[in-house]
Amino acid sequence: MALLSIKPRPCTDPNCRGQHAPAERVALAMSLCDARGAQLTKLRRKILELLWESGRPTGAYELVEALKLRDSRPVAPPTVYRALEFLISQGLVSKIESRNAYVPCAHPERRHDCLFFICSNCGAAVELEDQRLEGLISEDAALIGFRATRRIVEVEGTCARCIAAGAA
Amino acid sequence: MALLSIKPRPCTDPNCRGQHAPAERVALAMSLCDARGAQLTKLRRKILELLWESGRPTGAYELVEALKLRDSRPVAPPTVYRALEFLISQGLVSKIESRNAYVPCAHPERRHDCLFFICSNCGAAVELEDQRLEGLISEDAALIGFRATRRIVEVEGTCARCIAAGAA
DNA sequence: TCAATAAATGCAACGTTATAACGTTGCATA
DNA sequence: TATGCAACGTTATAACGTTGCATTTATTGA
Repeated sequence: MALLSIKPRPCTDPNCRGQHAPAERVALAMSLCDARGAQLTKLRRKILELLWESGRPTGAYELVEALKLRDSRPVAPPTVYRALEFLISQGLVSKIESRNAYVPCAHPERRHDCLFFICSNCGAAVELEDQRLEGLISEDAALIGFRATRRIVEVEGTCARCIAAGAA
Repeated sequence: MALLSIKPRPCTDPNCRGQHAPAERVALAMSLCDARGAQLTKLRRKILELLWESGRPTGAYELVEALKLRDSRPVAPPTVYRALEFLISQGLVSKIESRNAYVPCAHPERRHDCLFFICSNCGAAVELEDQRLEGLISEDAALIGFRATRRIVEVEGTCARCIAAGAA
């Protein structure tokens, strides 16, 4: 496939934000899935692309709409949800639970928990990675004998950009 | 009111779990609201009681059902959502975002973030408090110039009880 | 005490998010 | 050709949440 000709260049900065083009992200995803024997089909890839292009947490029904526009052929909700489920299972996408929305993951090549900062003003979400946080949560889990499978950390507030622009 | 005769005894253990009776919890809530000039009305109190009695994260529509049983008079969803909004604003209840469900807060007298451990097997949720976690998140927020207003930390997994009982 | 005001609740309709249940396509392979 | 299987399509519906307006209940203030 043509897109595979773009060399995926894994980024070593755990908190690099926004400096990779959508095409590069998708190429990395394809290469990862290829290596894993997972099928990043046309539909799944298109949804991943839409998420990268959107630039902010995007709802499943927004994706349904976007797909209707991009192609003429309409795609029903279950199809989108199934694709999202696949993308999440591959670590390519995360769900922002407090928004019922989905974002592409910056570093699918590394298994890690995401720490999201979501701006109430502009809706943008920034993804960080913090091992210390994961460690602390594990510690607390151990305290009560809890075996954790997923850690959700979402911070609501106002982003630097909106603060600078004078938003409350 | 009769319930106010129960002396609210603020608990100093930040992570005391389950050792206070619902009636005591509700009495504390009433005393707090009273001090704040907030109105813990009959409906709001009943919903708080139901949450304490439930013992696990409870959906808004479950509350609608429970109220229908308790009284004969049906209560519609908007009423329940408004009551929940009030209870949350008073720090008496938290929403578990990953479950679309609501839990009563153990320590409404202290302003703090909740750290929830939610068992995928039995549905129970345990609330902890960890200042270190809050500090770490603030630190990360500062790193990107983000002003946080709400911190959501939810951990999914298997609770000690279910592990002991042989659940996956 | 009683109108004026504010706060809370009732209610109908609607919007949004997610999944169940079932059917179809297309490819691999035996 | 049959069989298996993963992905996708289609319809309906469950589950969660909100808007807007009417009505009731508390609170305030002459």
